[in-house]
Amino acid sequence: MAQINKHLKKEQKGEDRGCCGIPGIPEPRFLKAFSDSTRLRILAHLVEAKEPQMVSEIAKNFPIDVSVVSRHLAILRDEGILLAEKQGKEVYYSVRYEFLSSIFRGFASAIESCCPSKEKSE
Amino acid sequence: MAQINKHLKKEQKGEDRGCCGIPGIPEPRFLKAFSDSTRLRILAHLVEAKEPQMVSEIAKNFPIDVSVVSRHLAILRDEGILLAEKQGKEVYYSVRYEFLSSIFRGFASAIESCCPSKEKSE
DNA sequence: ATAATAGTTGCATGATGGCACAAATAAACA
DNA sequence: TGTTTATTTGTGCCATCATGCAACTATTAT
Repeated sequence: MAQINKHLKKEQKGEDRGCCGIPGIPEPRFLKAFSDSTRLRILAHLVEAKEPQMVSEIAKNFPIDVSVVSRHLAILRDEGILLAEKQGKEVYYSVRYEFLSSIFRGFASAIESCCPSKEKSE
Repeated sequence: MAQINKHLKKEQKGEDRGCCGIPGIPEPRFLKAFSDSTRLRILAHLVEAKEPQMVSEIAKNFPIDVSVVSRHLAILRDEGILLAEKQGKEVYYSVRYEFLSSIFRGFASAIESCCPSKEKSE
């Protein structure tokens, strides 16, 4: 059960999480983790799986090398999106559901709270 | 008041908005729009401004060329994050608050709804 | 100890992206 | 008309990044 989430950054500890002066807006590096289609699909796969999966098992679902999947998982882990737990040879990755949903809900609120009144979209 | 939001993609029309099979998870290209720090700061600036601003006015707040700001604004506009309205020579950009908050709230819900039970984070 | 398996990391490569500068477009005005 | 101002777009440069392959580490089994 050894957690190997390297250096838990301030985001993970829920300290500031604010760039640009507006609290609630995540940092670009965090959002960048979602910007790649492969990475997003890996995340979606883990969300659907509903249970921790090891790297090689995850990699089976993607037409790319295991090393690439490993790197993507590391990026998601470093941003606190995934939790990594080592069990023997295997490393099991799982989604940090509550962390993720709270971040994005906070993002939505931060934007909405600044809404002047009604959006005059088309 | 001519809106120049090029080709309104499916996202803007609230049709599917789903990649990876899970509805509620935005497309990578949409999330990529938030991955750059300059772009995120431009967005934050507009959120704080609470009213439409023209390109040259926005650019005053950033140590980069106006052309670069224009390109960033175009990216945000193409993803439905900003609304662009041309008035004479000027183009006024504003935040689509409701659209944005609904997308991220939906993202949060999509993740949360897949949460098995309780996250076993540290 | 040796071998086998799981995962990570070093390295090279091709693609993408942010940036500055210059040119092009568009609108208001002399 | 030509000129000025606001914005967009073409181009090139440099940095970052996703990928594959190979080497390396770590753990388990023989």
